[in-house]
Amino acid sequence: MKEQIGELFSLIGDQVRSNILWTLLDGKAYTASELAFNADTSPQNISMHLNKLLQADLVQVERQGRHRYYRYSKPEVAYAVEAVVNLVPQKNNKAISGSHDDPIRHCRTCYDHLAGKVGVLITDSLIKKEFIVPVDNTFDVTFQGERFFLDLGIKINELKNKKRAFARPCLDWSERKHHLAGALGAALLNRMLEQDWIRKKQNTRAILITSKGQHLMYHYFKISV
Amino acid sequence: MKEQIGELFSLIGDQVRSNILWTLLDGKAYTASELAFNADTSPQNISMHLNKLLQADLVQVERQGRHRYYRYSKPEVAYAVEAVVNLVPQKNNKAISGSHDDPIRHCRTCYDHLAGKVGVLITDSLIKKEFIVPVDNTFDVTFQGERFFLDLGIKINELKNKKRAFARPCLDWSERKHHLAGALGAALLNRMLEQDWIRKKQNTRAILITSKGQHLMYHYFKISV
DNA sequence: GTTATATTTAAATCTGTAGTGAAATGTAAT
DNA sequence: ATTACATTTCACTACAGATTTAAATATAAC
Repeated sequence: MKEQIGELFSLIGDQVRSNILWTLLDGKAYTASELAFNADTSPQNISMHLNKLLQADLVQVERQGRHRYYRYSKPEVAYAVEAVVNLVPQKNNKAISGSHDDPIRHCRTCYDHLAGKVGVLITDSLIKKEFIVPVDNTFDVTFQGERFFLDLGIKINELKNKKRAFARPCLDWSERKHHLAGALGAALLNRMLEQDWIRKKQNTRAILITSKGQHLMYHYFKISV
Repeated sequence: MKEQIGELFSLIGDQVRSNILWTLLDGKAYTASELAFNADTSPQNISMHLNKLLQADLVQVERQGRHRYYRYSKPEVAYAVEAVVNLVPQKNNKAISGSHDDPIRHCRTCYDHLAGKVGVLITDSLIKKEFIVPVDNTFDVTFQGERFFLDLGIKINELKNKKRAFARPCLDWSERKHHLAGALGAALLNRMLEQDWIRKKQNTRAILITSKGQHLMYHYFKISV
């Protein structure tokens, strides 16, 4: 008994593995690469860690082609992770406790694209202006959309040549609505970073919006953030 | 944030520290030596680990003379520990889930003496027969008691010469009643082990009662276990 | 005052396991 | 078929951090 508890605790007590568990807390299934990206480590390493979590039945996999989607194996894991996260020293707790205007819920990265309230607002705006239209489980870019994105410095043709999904909706756990993912979502995030609309904060998925970014977001998307 | 979570997870993710946390789950305060005994490691090592837990505010100390009593600093720690313990693989779960007849609640060691239902029954029996009588926060052994223990092979005089507390009550977390601790409690446990009344199970505080032990416990204490 | 017990501190050592590099496997796109 | 991407497997290395050795401090017992 004592021994098994020790094993379990050391299992979750690793920087990378705790990062995986913390990332999965949003309930979504992530691929190994995404988890590697988030934890800022190599795919081999993530693979090793995921294996350990699999063997302990803390996570489960679902194979889809060459992707493997990982998620919690059971809700108890989420409860445990939350209970432990709840122990982090006082003053930083608000980022977790769930107030609706904390940075991580307002604007963050989701793998390689924008998420959170801002991510959802931008996506809504693009749909409303008919720059993108939902088709099946993807987005198509309209003719006006193509011009709009070109104006932002994003060439749609080039993106479509990439192997990865061009534009797809991604469910936002804090907003419970979809935001723009795929190559287009990634390109948009990159462009915003390049042009200093937004800046990445150290050690968090939260994103800071510059005043330049605020102005331009209003100009392009008619949103106030 | 991510960084702090990683730190916290690795803090609890150590064999010895998880053992400490698991031991403290009964809500009692333990001394450093007791925790070292439980975790089967050296006092220096326990001291180091306790320091780390202290700094992270997972436990708190209370000094009493040359003893230092450690306990959880807040109930949230217990919740987290329980939530994690709840994740240990299936078939062994019943030892934790709390059914009232599981081995760990029935008969176990508490540091160096007997606890659990059996520990409490034996103590009750000794009091009822007036072999021991509660005085302040200790037990006195009566004249008949002295003869009784001698019959069992325990020499009261020798025990009284030891530096440690001779006989004291210890609150049982599973039974919510006191059981016999101190030098006398330890001597009783030892004697029972020597004479094969009981056997220690590997990797658990649970204790197995032999059929010889069952007969003798009825003979000496009039209890059926 | 001396000895035993409880605990901590500091420095030295050892070790489990995370991480890396190289290569294999298995899908998907063209 | 060939190239690209996603992921795993294996063997090797490195190092953080656990443990040990040794000594200090502090309280209690005699």
